[in-house]
Amino acid sequence: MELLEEAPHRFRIERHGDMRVPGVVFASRALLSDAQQALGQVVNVATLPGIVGASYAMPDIHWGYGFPIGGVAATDVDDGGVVSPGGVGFDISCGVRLLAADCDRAQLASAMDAVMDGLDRAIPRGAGPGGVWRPSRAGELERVLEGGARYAVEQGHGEERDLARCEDGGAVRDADVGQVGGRARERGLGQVGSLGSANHFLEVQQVAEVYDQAAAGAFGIARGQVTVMIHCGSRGLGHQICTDHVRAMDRAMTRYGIAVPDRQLACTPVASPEGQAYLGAMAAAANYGRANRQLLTEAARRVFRRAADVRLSLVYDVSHNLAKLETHDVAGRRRRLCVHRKGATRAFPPGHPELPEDLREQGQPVLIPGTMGTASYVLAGVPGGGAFFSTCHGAGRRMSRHQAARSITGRELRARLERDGIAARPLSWRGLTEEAPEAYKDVGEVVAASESAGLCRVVARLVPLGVVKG
DNA sequence: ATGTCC
Repeated sequence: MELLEEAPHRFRIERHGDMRVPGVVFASRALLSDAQQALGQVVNVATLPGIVGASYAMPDIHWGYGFPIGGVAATDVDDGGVVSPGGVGFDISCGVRLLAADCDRAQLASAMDAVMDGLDRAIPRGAGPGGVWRPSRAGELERVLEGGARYAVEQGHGEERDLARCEDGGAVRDADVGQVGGRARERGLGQVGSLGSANHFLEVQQVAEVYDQAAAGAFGIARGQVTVMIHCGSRGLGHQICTDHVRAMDRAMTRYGIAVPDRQLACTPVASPEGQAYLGAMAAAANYGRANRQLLTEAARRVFRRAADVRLSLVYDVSHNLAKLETHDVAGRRRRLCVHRKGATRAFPPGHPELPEDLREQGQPVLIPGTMGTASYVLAGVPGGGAFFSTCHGAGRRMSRHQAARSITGRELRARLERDGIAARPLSWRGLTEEAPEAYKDVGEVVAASESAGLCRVVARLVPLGVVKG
């Protein structure tokens, strides 16, 4: 793949073959050293009907289902633009929530063991069923799918202020529960308020460094402060919705005269019945993911209050796997776009009307979950925002799960974490080793490349004190 | 990511 470096940390893949737009990859040569297959996917995405601007990739690009993870693609809704489930991914609405504690590390020290043991008991995790909240009354799951974090708060699981700090106020309006199949509902019913497995986690952290005082102040975090980060998604429900709608679109595609270079790019026009069905189901999964993070927040709050008399307030909650209908300027014209972000985080700039007033001056908080035992980051949106106001979402894997599990035993890894002052509460040893820090790229490099490329600015670095995993 | 293959 020929990459033209047109600006610092910005490479261009010129149009060729069936590409409708060029590819634009924000990265360094080092970050792309192992990304040949993923770059091929950037080219494939560039062939989708209605795509505008470019097929974009963030610095943490790696190979995914159809679209690369770290991919951003916007299609013109009024010009035959398509929506593709592969452009969102299987874990619909996977995202991150950051909570700020009213204490610093020293103040928490004596209660840390009790906090970690409490979280160990209170946070359902791992593959399969189990959640803090089992919808019982008829129609309650449907209310979760329609109301997201807002419904959870209405039921007493959180405070009104939480919603102001959630993307979309905690719920998207266009959920269509009728498009969520029976199997998806069945899987979702038993997993409301659960972390899941693999790279999902709940971490107790401290703010190690603040790079932008004004933004950190507006976000409500300061150096030394304890934070809690929750990284999870829509569990089996989102997975099943993706599976169901990929199949439906794969069957319908030819009726719209659409041919794609890879079946995993199955798509239909946004305006088609299949496109609308997927977007309605996807929105329901988005709400499920937000309710999930809201309920886990309440579980963590109970533990911190009882074990340490500490309060947790919400900094922000944002997804990195979602397609959204947004209006953007394209070549001087306002256009309605379907923006797919898969392993890419929305990053609205300062002044954006959709941001709550107290965040508007600094731009949207962007939350980057790091690798276990290393660091996570808080970023902020910037003017310009190269790829429809999007930036990176995390480190990206360097080693396969199998390779990682072979490189170190669970007990060795836990001992190493504890030597570094990080308490670990894994559900399984295997799950822990698959997430060994050496299995991931350096999240600091990803974040630095994103900032240099003009996608965001770095606000703060967070380091782990304790990790709860599936 | 995922009841890690209907």
